[in-house]
Amino acid sequence: MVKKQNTEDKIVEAAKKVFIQKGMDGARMQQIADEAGINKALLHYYFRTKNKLFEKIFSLVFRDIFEVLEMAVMKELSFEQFLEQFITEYIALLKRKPYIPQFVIHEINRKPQRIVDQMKNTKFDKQQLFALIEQAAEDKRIRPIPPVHLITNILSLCLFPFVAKPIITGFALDGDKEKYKTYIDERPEQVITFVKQALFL
Amino acid sequence: MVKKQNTEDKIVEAAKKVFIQKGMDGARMQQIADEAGINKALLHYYFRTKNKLFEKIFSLVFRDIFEVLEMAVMKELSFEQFLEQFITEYIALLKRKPYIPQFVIHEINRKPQRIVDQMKNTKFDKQQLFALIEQAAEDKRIRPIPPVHLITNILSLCLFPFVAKPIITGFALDGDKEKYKTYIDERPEQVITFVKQALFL
DNA sequence: ATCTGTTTTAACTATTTGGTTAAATCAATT
DNA sequence: AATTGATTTAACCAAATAGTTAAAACAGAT
Repeated sequence: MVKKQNTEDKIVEAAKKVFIQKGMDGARMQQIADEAGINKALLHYYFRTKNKLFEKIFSLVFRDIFEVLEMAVMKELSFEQFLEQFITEYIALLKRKPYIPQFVIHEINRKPQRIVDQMKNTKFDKQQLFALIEQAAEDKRIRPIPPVHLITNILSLCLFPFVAKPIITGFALDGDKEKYKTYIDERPEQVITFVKQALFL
Repeated sequence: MVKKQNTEDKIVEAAKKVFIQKGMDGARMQQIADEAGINKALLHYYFRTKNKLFEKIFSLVFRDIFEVLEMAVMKELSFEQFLEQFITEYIALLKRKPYIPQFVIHEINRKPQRIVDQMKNTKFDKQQLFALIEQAAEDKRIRPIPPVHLITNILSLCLFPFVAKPIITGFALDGDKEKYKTYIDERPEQVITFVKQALFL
């Protein structure tokens, strides 16, 4: 046996890259093979069909998304702790895997039901989080706010900078990639401050 | 001559729908023809190539995006007025044309440079907006905040609910479409309050 | 040395799809 | 009635692409 694990990994990495950039429809098996440094025949030898390969990538990417989400909520933190920790860790995750949002949005369009189903299968407990927010409001630690709005607020503030990277860089930051890096580094603090100010009495 | 204008419009509407849902690669000329209630031959009779048709849709959608953006900034409003008016009108625009964000994000991935270039060609003056924010901070009317962060914050809060519609509906709102409608109706007020609280001293 | 699973090569098939064409039909205008 | 442009029908072409196949080469394990 030759170093096998390596080839499959190379394929997965290549497929991730191509699928994310081009989407399922735009992706070409040949390009994935090229990107992985192998040929089409071998690609099909590992993953029989384009669809099977895509499913693999999809589930991998999806696992990534909930990695932090689950962690943060399972820890039984106070709302205040949750806020800081979630924002910090979620943006950190997105820095490591900035392709996630684009990929998910792409799929939301293609097969909305699929992505919703996947979400329901996760350990993440939305009720718990809702309760945490409502409790904090009852205790007058934060001003009252519908949980759905607060959660979508936080998520949007974390996600948007990665989805809109080219626009932010090209348009607001004069195409300066260094400035974008700085901007992203500032984000956790900026978002935490923004949300805290918006919430705490 | 038969009612001509009508057919071209039908094609544009159909193409918009299909291109947005499937992206340039996923879209099929046959599906666009079906959706428009005509046949492929006639479709090519109006728009010679898929690419030409896509370009048409792209420029139409793009015009929509900056419609409100330009309007809001050109009016020489105070920062406070700008905030309320922009958020209200931008969310209203997105309610009318909820497909815009998905489409743009799709294109950001496919051809980032193109979308940035288009943005530069618009009348929208980023410096003016930056100055407005910095002035408000200098006057101590709001707490200091880097303009890029504030702008991306506002945009994300407005855009995200439309991009993530299926997830919000399916996951957070028990798949209840009425709840989503309510949620969206509440949005302008919620976002305005959120941002104001976050900013004003 | 032989065996086994990996990888390459290269040609091939089947299907999808964008785009074309030509002839016929239709509907309004003249 | 004749003209003109819009629309349909239906067949077709060419290119791209997913997927297959068979044979050979290769590399490590036994």
